Amino acid sequence: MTATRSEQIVRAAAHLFATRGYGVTSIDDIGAAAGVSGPAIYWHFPGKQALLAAMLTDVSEQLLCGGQACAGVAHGADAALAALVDMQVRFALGQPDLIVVHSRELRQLDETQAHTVRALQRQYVDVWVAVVRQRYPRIARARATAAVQAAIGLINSTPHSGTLQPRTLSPMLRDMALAALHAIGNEGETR
Amino acid sequence: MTATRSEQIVRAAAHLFATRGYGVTSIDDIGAAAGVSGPAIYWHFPGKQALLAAMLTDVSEQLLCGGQACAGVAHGADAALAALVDMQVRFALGQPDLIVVHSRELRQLDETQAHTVRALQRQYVDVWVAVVRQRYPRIARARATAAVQAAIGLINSTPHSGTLQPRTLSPMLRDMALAALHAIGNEGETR
DNA sequence: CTCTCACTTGAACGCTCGTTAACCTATCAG
DNA sequence: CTGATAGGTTAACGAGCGTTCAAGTGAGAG
Repeated sequence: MTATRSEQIVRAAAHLFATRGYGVTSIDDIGAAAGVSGPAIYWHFPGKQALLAAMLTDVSEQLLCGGQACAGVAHGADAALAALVDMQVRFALGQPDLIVVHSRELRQLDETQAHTVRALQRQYVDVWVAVVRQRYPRIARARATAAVQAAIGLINSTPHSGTLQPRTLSPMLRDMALAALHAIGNEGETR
Repeated sequence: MTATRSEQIVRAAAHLFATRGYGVTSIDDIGAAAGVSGPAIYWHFPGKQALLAAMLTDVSEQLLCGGQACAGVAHGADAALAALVDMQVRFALGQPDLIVVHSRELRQLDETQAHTVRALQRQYVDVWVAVVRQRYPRIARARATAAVQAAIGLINSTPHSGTLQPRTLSPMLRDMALAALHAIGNEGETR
C-alpha cells in the first residue's frame, strides 16, 4: 500500500498516457498527478522517454513471464491455450492503462528501446504460437502468428469499451478468444 | 489517379500519423511527404487538428455508410453479420493507415470534434449490435456492444501484424471474427 | 499585355515543454 | 553541532513546432 515515489510516478504517468496520450502529456502534468511538481521526476528517471520505456519493458516482461508460466504448468495444449487467454484477459481488465499504453505508444521510443520491447513482445507471441501449433500442427507459422495477434487484439480492445462489470466481461472475452483461435483449424492452408 | 492536393495531403498525413503518431508528426513533415512544403497546408485546411478531424470523420462516415448498406441489403441476420465482418476486414486490410489512426488518435481532437467522431462510431457499433441481437435476441444490449467492440478489435489488430498476404489473411480474420461473435450465444446472461 | 486569383513559399512570432541549474529541506551518522 | 546525502523546489534556457504574414509564382480571361 505504501507505494514508493517511483511507483507513484509510473502509475500516474501510465494513467495520463492512457487517457490523454504520451505526446500531449507534459512532465509537469505527470508530476502534479504524482503529488510532486515538475522536474522532481528527473531525480527518479533520466527523462520522459525513459519513463515510458520503463513502463513498456516492465509490462512486456510481466506478460512474457506469465505466459511462459502458463505454457509450462498447464497439461496439454488446450489447457495451456485457455490459461494464456485467461491471463491476458485478467491483465487487460486489471491493468487497462498499461495495456493501452503498451499497444499504443511503442512508436514514441527511440530505436534501441523500441527494439528491446518488440523483442519481448515477439517472444510472448511466440509462446502463444508454440501452443497453438501444438494444438493444430498443420497450421503454418505465419498463419498462427497472425491468429494469435488477432486474438490478443480482441482481448486488448476491452479498455476502449463502455462500463461492463469485469465479472461478466471476463468469461465472455475468454469464450470469444478461444472460439476465434479454434476457428483457424478448419481450412488447413499451409501457405 | 489524378489526386487533388487536398487528397495528397490527407493521404500523406494519414500515413505519417499511422507510422509515427500524430504528436510527433510536424506540419512540415506532412507537407514534405505531400510534395509541398510547410505552411501550404494552411491554404487547404485550417490547421493540423482540423486535418486529423477531417480524416477521422471521413473514415467514420465511410464505415457507418457501408455498415448500414450491409445491414439493409443482406437477407437474414447471419448474412448481415457476415457482410459486416467482410466489410470491416476489407477496410482494415485495404486502408490500414486510416484504421490505425482512427483507433489511436481520437484523443488528440478537442471536445466538439471528438464528440462528432464518437457519435459516428457509436452509430456504427449500434448497426452491428442490432444485427447481433436480431440473431441472438436473449443477449443483453451492453453485452452485445462489448462483443461487437471485441470483434472489431480483432479485425483492426491486423495492421500491427507482420507480412501475410491479404488473400490468406482475409478469410482467416473473417472466420475468427464470426466464430467469436457466435460464441456469445451460449450462456444467456441478461445482466 | 495585364489583371486576377488559386496556390505556394520563406521568414518570423510566440508558445509549449523537456531539460538543466542553482538553491532549499530534512534526516541521520558521528 | 556538523556534515553529507536523498529528495524536492522554483527559475530559466533552448529547441521545436503550429501558426501567421508578406511576398512571389503561373496560368488563364479579357
